[in-house]
This record gives sequence, structure tokens and C-alpha cells, in this order.
Amino acid sequence: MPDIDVFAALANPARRQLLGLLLDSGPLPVQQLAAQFAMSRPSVSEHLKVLKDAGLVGERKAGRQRYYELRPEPLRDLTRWLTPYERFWREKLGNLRTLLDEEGDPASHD
Amino acid sequence: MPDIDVFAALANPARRQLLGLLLDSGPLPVQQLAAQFAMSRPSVSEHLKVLKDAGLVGERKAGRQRYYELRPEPLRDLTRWLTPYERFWREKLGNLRTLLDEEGDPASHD
DNA sequence: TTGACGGGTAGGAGATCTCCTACCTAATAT
DNA sequence: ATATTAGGTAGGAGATCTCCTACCCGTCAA
Repeated sequence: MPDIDVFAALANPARRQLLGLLLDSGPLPVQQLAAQFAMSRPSVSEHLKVLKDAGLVGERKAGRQRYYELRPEPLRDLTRWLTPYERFWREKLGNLRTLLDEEGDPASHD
Repeated sequence: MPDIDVFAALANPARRQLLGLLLDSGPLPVQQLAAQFAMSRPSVSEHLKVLKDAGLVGERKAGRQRYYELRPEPLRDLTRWLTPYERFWREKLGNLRTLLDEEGDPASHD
């Protein structure tokens, strides 16, 4: 149980995409996940392992498949870490900018 | 101008600590920052470069010193990325937790 | 039972990261 | 002018990351 840093786990775009898939579609077996990537199935397995070590996904066996499911709790650490910076940028940008940006920006996806 | 991923920039603990120092103490020259670390000054410089490429710090010259200052704006991308997961865990954890957290939400930005 | 399928693990190649010491330039100080 | 100080850059060693192909075991189907 290496207990990997959630920041490190999120550093890789493929892993963020895996989380996104699990968020959008619920629990999925490895093959369904791997089908979304150009890379090999074993590589996807390794990314899933990193996510599991970070506590970001759980796995449950069903016959010969393993369903991976999102476990978003560790992301709360990220949110907590972010909080003081969020306060800082609100002060910095001021009310005008805050109002303008609040809903108008296109969210970038990974 | 590699335009580095903010996730990648935050993957390293030393870089997160640098951001924390700048958050707590405001703009600081490299030496003041480097003094907080076991590592060499040039290594700190390299970390600052990564943060600068990610848009997370800015630098301004003052004589022979360079003051680095926090630029938290790119962290908004992180917050945006986090939003759907936050919604997910609120649902998952249930109402009790939601009610407890709700008060921490700064809804009062007239 | 035998085969096919789902998926983890091993080992390794190549890229990238993280740190170092040397060295360089620009700016102040004597 | 010369020495000192702040700090960036070069180049490299060693660790880690990311991907691959092979191979393994467990589960289901014939």
C-alpha cells in the first residue's frame, strides 16, 4: 500500500481521463475503460493501480471482470488545499472580474 | 514557454510548498525561498521556473533580486475540474455531511 | 477438460524528473 | 576597477514514469 499522493496521481492526463469516464459512466470493467485509449490494456491497468493506491478508485470483482468505481473522497484534500488560494484570487481580481468570470468561461476538459 | 500543465506543476511537494510560502508571506526573492528547503538554490530556481511556466508565479526584478509572487489564477482550472467530483461526493456522503459543509461556502459575495 | 477471455504482473526501453556542482551574467559595494 | 552578491543556465547522475510485449492465473463456455 504505497499510499500515493493524490496530486501525483492526478498529474497524468490518462489518469484524469479515467476518473472522468468513471464519473460519467459509473463503474466499468477494465476493457471498457481501455477501449477509450490509444494505449495498451496493461498500461491502463497500471494507471488504475496508481489511482487505487491513491484511494481514488475502488475495484470490485464480478466473475472474471473487475469493475472500477470512482472514490472521490481523496479529492477533498485537494479542495481543502485549494481553499486559501481561492480566497486569495477573489481578493486579487476584485468583484468586477469575479462577476464576469463566474459562469461565462468554457470549462476545459481532459 | 512550454505552457506546463497546472496538474503537473503541483505534483511536486517542493513546488506546493513554494506556493504556500508565497501565499503566506507575499512576494519573496529566491534566497528567502531557498532558505526554507534542504535543497540547493539552483534547484529551487528550477522549481520556480516550472511554476512560472505554469503561470502560477510571476517574477519582478528589483535591483539584483527577483521577487516571485503568487499568481493563483491557473488554480481556477483545478477548481473547475474538481466541481463535478465535488457534486458526486456530496451525493455520496449524504445529507448530514452536506449540511455540515454548507456553512463553509462563501455565498455572500454581493 | 480444453479453450477462450478478462485482467494482473514482470521486465525492460526510453523519456522525463529531480537533484547536484560548475559556471555565467548583472548589479551593488569598496 | 575589483570583489561580492543574487540568481539564472549547463550538463550530468540517478531515480522515477510511462509505455510496451510477454506471460501468468482465474473464470466461463464447449
